[in-house]
Amino acid sequence: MRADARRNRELMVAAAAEVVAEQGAEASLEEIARRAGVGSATLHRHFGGRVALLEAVFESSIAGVCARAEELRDHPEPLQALTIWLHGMVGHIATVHGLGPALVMSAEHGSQCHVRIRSAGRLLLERAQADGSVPADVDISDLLTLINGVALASGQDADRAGHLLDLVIRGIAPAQA
Amino acid sequence: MRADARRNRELMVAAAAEVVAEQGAEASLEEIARRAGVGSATLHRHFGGRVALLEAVFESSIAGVCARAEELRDHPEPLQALTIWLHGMVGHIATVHGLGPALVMSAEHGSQCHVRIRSAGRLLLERAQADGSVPADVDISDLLTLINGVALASGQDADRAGHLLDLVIRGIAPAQA
DNA sequence: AGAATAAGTGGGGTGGCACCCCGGTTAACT
DNA sequence: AGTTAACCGGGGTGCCACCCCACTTATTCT
Repeated sequence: MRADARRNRELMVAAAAEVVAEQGAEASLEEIARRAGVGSATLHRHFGGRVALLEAVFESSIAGVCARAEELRDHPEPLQALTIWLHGMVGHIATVHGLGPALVMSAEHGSQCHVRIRSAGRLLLERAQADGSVPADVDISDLLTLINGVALASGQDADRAGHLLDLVIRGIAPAQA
Repeated sequence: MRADARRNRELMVAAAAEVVAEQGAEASLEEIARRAGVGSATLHRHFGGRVALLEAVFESSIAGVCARAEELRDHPEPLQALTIWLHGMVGHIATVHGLGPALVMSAEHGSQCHVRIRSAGRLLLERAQADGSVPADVDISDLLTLINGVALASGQDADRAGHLLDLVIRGIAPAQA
């Protein structure tokens, strides 16, 4: 990959992050190209479609989430560690609001960044399961899909998302199995 | 309202339901108008924008859901009644797939149909709470937003949506309060 | 260093979309 | 039957995603 191409790619991802944060995931790709200072053709050549671009944006913002999972590995309370991490995830998704819908789709295509999040989260989930706090039949994919849904349905309201997540963790009808 | 206007309105809602079921909520409004056999201007005059049209579609498909809530009023097991109804809701949302995102927005605008669903569901929820099956701090709005999120995140996969709903009802970490 | 080459670029074109204007049409009422 | 006001849809505008192709530029080889 040529140096200028890489530089342009980074400009575009940065511009996309900026515009998406302002206008949501439906923002005009031309506007993004304009703000990155490149032609729209360049953007379309680098990223086949909108989804690929959004994935790149998301990917560039994931490092922190994965690092946080790493830190929480050694938390004395596995369930609490998982809970904290899930809250962080929901908050993160709400922060990059609007990316959500596109990412549900990309999850089905097994995108790279989802694999990374999944393995980061699996660690915490399995610790909580070994501990007996979480039933063994809970799957990391289900969990991630669920928090995605929570973040999605809450729009940009991070507090509401956090509250709904608490509900999900505790359960609507916790007394029953 | 003139007879022809009403007739056209019904044609458009029917066409919209059809096209949305096929292509999702992002379907072309012109395609909908085309299939309804009216000009696109007519569609735009009747429904200011896409959301209003989708609301009309959703509204026309709600009667069944509300009726079901009415039936379940007298179910001997309040929690089971609520659970059955929620599953029905998720299935219904999955059926009219793609309407979801638009309806999250319209919920914020307090649309008519949401009010109706809310009051239908509140009945079942309150019965389950009086029974002690569901904690008192669970809110009907939270519940509906949550199942909306579940349906949203599951895409068109109704089985997956049902599974995730079970998880939500039971809770990720049911042992803890 | 300079030439050859392959990768990268963006102006401009195409087709489709949401949304609107306005002259013709038609239902409803007298 | 005649009047009126509501309704209709062809066609226009401006924006968008996406693509083609002649031009530019980094890289490589001698």
